[in-house]
Amino acid sequence: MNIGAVERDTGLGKDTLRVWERRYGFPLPDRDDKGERLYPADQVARLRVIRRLMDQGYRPGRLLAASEAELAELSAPPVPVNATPLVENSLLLQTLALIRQHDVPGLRQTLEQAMMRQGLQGFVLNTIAPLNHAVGEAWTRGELEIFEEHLYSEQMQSLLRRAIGNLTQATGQPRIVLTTVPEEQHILGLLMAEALFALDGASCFSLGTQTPLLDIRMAAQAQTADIVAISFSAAFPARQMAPLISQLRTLLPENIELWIGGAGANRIPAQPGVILLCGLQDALSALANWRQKRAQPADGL
Amino acid sequence: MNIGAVERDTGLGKDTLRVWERRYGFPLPDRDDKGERLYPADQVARLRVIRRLMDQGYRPGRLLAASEAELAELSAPPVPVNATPLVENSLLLQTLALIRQHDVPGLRQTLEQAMMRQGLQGFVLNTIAPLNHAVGEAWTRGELEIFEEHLYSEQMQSLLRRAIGNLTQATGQPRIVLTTVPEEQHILGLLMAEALFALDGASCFSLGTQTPLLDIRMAAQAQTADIVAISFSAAFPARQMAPLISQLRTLLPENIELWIGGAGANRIPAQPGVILLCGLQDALSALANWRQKRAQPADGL
DNA sequence: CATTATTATTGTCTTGGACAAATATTCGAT
DNA sequence: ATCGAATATTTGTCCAAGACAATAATAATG
Repeated sequence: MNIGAVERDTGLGKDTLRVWERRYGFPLPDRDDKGERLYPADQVARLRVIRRLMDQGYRPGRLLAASEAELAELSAPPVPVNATPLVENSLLLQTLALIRQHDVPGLRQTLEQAMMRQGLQGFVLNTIAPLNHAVGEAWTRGELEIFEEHLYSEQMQSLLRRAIGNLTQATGQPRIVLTTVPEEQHILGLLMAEALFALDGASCFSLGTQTPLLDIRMAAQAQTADIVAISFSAAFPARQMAPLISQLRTLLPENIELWIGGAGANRIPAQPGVILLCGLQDALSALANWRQKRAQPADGL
Repeated sequence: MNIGAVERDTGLGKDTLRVWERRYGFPLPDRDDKGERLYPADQVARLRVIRRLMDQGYRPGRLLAASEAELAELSAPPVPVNATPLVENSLLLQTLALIRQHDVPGLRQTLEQAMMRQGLQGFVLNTIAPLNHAVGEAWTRGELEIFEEHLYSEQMQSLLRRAIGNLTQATGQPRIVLTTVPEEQHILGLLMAEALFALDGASCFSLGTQTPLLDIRMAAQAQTADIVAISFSAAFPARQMAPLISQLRTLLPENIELWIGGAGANRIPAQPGVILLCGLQDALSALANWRQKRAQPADGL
């Protein structure tokens, strides 16, 4: 596996891989006859573990110096016995079990029934959010593979899109353009927000994921949007978020609000002219807020 | 705009941008006080034009030496008057017009009606494929912005996912795992294939886009798949495809077939053990073929 | 104990060179 | 003149070692 393939597989940049080798002595790939790096499978596997733990908050220096055993220990920390808050939620456990068994039809049916029972809004607020969190957690603990996360994500995406499609297409206020920035490919947060906003009568225009910043501006202007809503997943690199957001804020006209949501939103420092939605409840109240402000324009700001 | 942002926005690698600067003198970015490259907006815009034309088949040496006027000429080649094959297809023109007007509800309704009229299979084979091609063409000519392509793609994706979801979940043979490789984010080709396969009674397990190769293998084994189907869009860098495919072929067990489809599939040299689907008709006949082969195992191979 | 200053960590950018795969072109033979 | 093989050019990716600034962790201070 050459360095480009490892970058694709682990999400770690080429520069990062080379500088780790220089500084920490790991990974230490073989070389082919032209002197280029060839990473053995076990080193790639270890890099994926390290990547997971970094997303959990561990620092590289610690992880790269750690022994095989230490990594395994960090991956599966001994769960404190007193904390068993999840047992009560049988749907959650059931879903995780279905994912692990790769039972796609069962997964689909279970989720569908849950949505029917709770209604779309309740499903989004009370089921999908904790479910996403649980799946992410399981992944960071190494209990789920990436492809299992993909299976889950695909089913949930299908379900949400079908539900959104079945809604009467709203034509009300406000008009919201939804998307993610380049390199952010997670769409579930976006779809959840779209479902909530659409249920509440707002006009939603989703661009899907990874729209260049210049195109976000063009789209907002073309749709005469009141709001641009951007979603960041928990996995998005924290150091890139702040500059990206302020650049986007500069690009957008002042009268268009910029809402930032998703699991990554709580790691962002507050910025003027940017509304952070830390949680889906915030999204609903922000929408109510916006309407109130429009109803009573004397309120100021 | 620094070099990382340009890489995101244009899809051109950092190394490529630097080597172009050295060899061709373009792009020639400003430098900040630490000596790092800062690309002005007009150079980024020109790079996006160049990227478009490269996807059309022009070579970098030509494009980077070209003047502003030449680029404009290549972008909008004088259409030969005799060739007007598209006029007959009013749905196509109507759809393009709706995209340009950013009329999302109209777009959605038009596509939905077309699908109802033709049925899912006819819609996929006779409408979506030429529509995708037309949208891609319009984009390469600079007539559509990226965000307009996103709008179209989102609507089509919703429509297809709803249609697939409404099918009775098939449990027949063969069992097919569908996905794309990392860095390939276009999903429409995958959904079209899934629709056709599912209509024909195959069991489909879609992983969505960008699954690491190791996870593709794990998924195929977990689902006891007969076939792994990978989609490449026209925009995928040609030089990466062949090594990626042969690496995947090595990873997969021999009894699992590897099918490669999508608009980019016709630029791939034939490889043993890999079945290239150049067009959606090929997909259907490959499926028929597979079944025939299983029915008459004496056929050999 | 809270807050500020210092030190360590870490990702990304820099240069200029090298090489091989892909593509174009030339040459020779039928 | 046309096809195929041999040669030349183009082009993306990789390498090395160094530098810097932003972040996080630690020490020093009120």
